[in-house]
Amino acid sequence: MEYKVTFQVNESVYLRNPETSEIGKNLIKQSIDLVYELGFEHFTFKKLATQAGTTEATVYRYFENKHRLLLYIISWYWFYIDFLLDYNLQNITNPGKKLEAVIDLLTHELPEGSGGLDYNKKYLNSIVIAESSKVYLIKEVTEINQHQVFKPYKDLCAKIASIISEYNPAYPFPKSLSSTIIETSHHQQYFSEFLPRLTDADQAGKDEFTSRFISSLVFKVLG
Amino acid sequence: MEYKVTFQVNESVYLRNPETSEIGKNLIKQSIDLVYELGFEHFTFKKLATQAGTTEATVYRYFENKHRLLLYIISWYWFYIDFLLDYNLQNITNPGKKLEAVIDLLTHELPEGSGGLDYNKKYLNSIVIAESSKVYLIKEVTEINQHQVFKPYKDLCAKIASIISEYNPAYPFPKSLSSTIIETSHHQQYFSEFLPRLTDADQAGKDEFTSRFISSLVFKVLG
DNA sequence: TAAAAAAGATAGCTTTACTATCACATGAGA
DNA sequence: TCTCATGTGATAGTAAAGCTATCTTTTTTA
Repeated sequence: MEYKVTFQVNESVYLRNPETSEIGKNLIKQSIDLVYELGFEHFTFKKLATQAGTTEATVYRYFENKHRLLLYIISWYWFYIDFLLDYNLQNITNPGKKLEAVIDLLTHELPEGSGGLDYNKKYLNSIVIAESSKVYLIKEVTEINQHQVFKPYKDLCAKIASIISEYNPAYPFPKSLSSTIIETSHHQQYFSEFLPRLTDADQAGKDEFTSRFISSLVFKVLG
Repeated sequence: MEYKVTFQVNESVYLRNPETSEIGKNLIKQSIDLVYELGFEHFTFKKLATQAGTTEATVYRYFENKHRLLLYIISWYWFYIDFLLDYNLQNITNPGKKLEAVIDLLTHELPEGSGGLDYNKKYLNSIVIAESSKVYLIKEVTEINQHQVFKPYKDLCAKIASIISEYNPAYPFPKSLSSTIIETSHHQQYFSEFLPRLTDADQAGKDEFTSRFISSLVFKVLG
């Protein structure tokens, strides 16, 4: 598949929209590489500036701080998943098949080379698994939530919830099940890689483990 | 209930065992207050030293850095939950009732005034919900995992997994379901408080929501 | 009561997380 | 062509965070 899409991340996430310049797009690209390599805690704007061949001052003209930059990356990912979900569900009418497609999307790496920008999908996936909860597990959550910065995540959650309700209209917790599926897909992927004792994954079938576990869970819960 | 227990947190988490001195115990107590108040990102050893009426140098003699201190607090909590679980399950033989007791423990605040040390249970609960994943979502996870620092969490997870298997010996993912229950109880409590759109909680029944959701989920999954 | 261990006091160092300023390049509009 | 807004580079500087080191004093305990 080949297509060109751009996602409009909420304005209050950035100071200058990185998608409007080559330097900006490169900053995001290099950020993904660097956060993947160093982990978010060891990632700094100085290192990013060096990696991207620009200056710290320029980076600060795009983002207030590294948390906002992470929020940008994660929002972009959520938009992208939302888009891919629409794309993948196009020709599916059976709600059960739709749920399978959802789980498949959440538990597998993104296809490389797709999407409007050529960010490294493998790295992006790892970042989302290991770092995404850090965008909302902060003291400022209520304040920044008022600026709608979590809208992409909420929209995706609502979309999956509506599929859940389509499959079983009587199920009373579609949104909580939806957010649980998303979060659990991250946790179980992370655990099976780094803390396997917290899972039932065997190292051989590790890649397919999370989707099998979540599939089993979802369809038992929904009957 | 009234009892006195001490938990031996893994030695490689601290430099000097804080439970062996008044200053050490006070450091933990003040840390819990301060991390609750500021959030982990804004918490520093300098602020802790001031709050505890001691010096930064002394704090560094107990813990290598603030991450280790958080790990200490979270480990202590996991030990404590493990202990409470044994205590609460003493007179229960029915596996279904045991599972209910597990869910109840994970989704409600700890009883105040119990436990060996009088840490603020309300604050401790909030910290675990908002900060506990930060102890393992780090680049150094594999390295520190080799020093068994996550053993309390793994032990608790294994204990709950064994109850799951007792309830339904045929269920193929007891450990993953166990870690999912633990993590989901944190997420859903956090979401229902700060990002309620990601849940089906109404503000009135917020407190009981998480336990109802997880109960429903677990018993449907296990049949 | 002497030695050992813990804590206090203080200093200092490097890095992080910014803010500020000025000069230079570029491109769009008058 | 001028010019003026916008973006970037280069550089400097500041406050706080995240340590390490040293020396003295107090407290334990052997």
